[in-house]
This record gives sequence, C-alpha cells and structure tokens, in this order.
Amino acid sequence: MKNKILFNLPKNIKEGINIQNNLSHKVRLFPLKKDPENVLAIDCSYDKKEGITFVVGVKWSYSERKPIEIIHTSIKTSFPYITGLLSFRELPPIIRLLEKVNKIDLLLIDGQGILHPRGIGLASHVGILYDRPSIGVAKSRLTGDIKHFDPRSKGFIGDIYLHNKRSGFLYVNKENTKPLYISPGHLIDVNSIERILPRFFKDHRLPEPLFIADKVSKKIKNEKNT
DNA sequence: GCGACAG
DNA sequence: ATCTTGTCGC
Repeated sequence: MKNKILFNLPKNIKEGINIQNNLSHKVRLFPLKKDPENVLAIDCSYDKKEGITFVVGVKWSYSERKPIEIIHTSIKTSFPYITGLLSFRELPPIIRLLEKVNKIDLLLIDGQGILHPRGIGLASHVGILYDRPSIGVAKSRLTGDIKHFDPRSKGFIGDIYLHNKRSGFLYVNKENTKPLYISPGHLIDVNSIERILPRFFKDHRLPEPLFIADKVSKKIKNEKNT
C-alpha cells in the first residue's frame, strides 16, 4: 500500500515536533466496526556498526491465529533516536516495507500509540499516513499515569491515563514478565482493543505476530541480508 | 534546576 | 534498540 500523506524527514528537533503537533489533530479514535482479518505486525532492529535498520512485517490471520506471510526490507538509518521522535527513525523503513503489502485491516506496531507527549506515537503516525486502524504495543513506558494497577493479576492489570483521560492499559500475558503498554494508534479506541487484543497472544510476552516479527528481524540482521 | 525518557 | 555473563524461572 501507498502512504496517503507525504512523509518528510525533519531537519531538526523543532521541525519534527511541529510535524507531530500538526498531524496529531488527524488522530481519530472510535470503535472498530468490524473484526479485522489481515493484520500486519511490524518491528525494527538496527545494525549499529553498518548504520542499517531492518524491518519485518508479519501478516497475520486474525480468524485463524496464524502467520500468512512474512516480509522484510532494510534501509540506511537516517535519523537518530530521540525520545518522542521515534517515528522519524522508523518510518522510512516502515514505508518501504508497506509498499510490499496490501489489504491490511489493522496494524500492530512496536511502540506507543497516543500515549505520547504530543499524542502521536509511532503507531498513530503510521495509521494516519496510511489511513488504517493501528494499535501501539510498547514494552516500556513513555508517558501517562498508571491507575488501578494490580501486579498480582494477569491480562488487563491497569489503566493508563493521559490528560485525565483513559488512553490505554497495561497488559500481561506471561507470568513473571513486565507489562506491555497498549494504546490506540488511529481509527480504533481503547474498548475495541480490549476486545480483540487477547486473541493475538499465544505463549509469549508479546502478541504472537509481534513476537515472530521481533525474532525474524534480529535473525535477518545477524545474517546481514536484505 | 531535576527527573523522565517508545526503540 | 544494542552490548553483554551468568543466572533464575518455566
């Protein structure tokens, strides 16, 4: 698929922040009308020495709970990691990856959705560029206030508030693992995510398609392929 | 000034 | 994310 909104790398931090502030107004959160079928999980890894970013996409069948296809590509790393500006580092490879797929109903992305200083984390940014529903699955906290936290339970173990609004939740699928920070990216809301997210998990901390993407991404990087 | 800080 | 050894838990 092709991005419907032009993407340009900012020349500095201030410009990047301006881009996010402008695009953040396009984020739309509402119930997912229909269950997704073709889901694409995306994860990146880096070869620090070579300055290359590898990205893998796992096309996943929501109904059958199994991978359909695995795609990947790589690109020269063109933006540094700056807290809050992760999108500008990972969007170039992700855009290249998405040119290789079609008919995606939902995007599962390794990173934050609206739980971001300007309300537009990587998952939201990708969703807006492609006008597709997206969910942010982060492995650690960027921002947001955690409430109703119950470390003893499994599954939904707490809510995450941003600007006094419930914007995401903590989720634990595997015992003795740190919780995931889940939030809507675009064209979906927290309640819809609570309804469909459990179906993506198998026996790992991460949703299965993201677990596979992460594994394959590191594997490809260590083989120095493309 | 201090603490926090996706990948 | 990446680097990096042994080690605790399933």
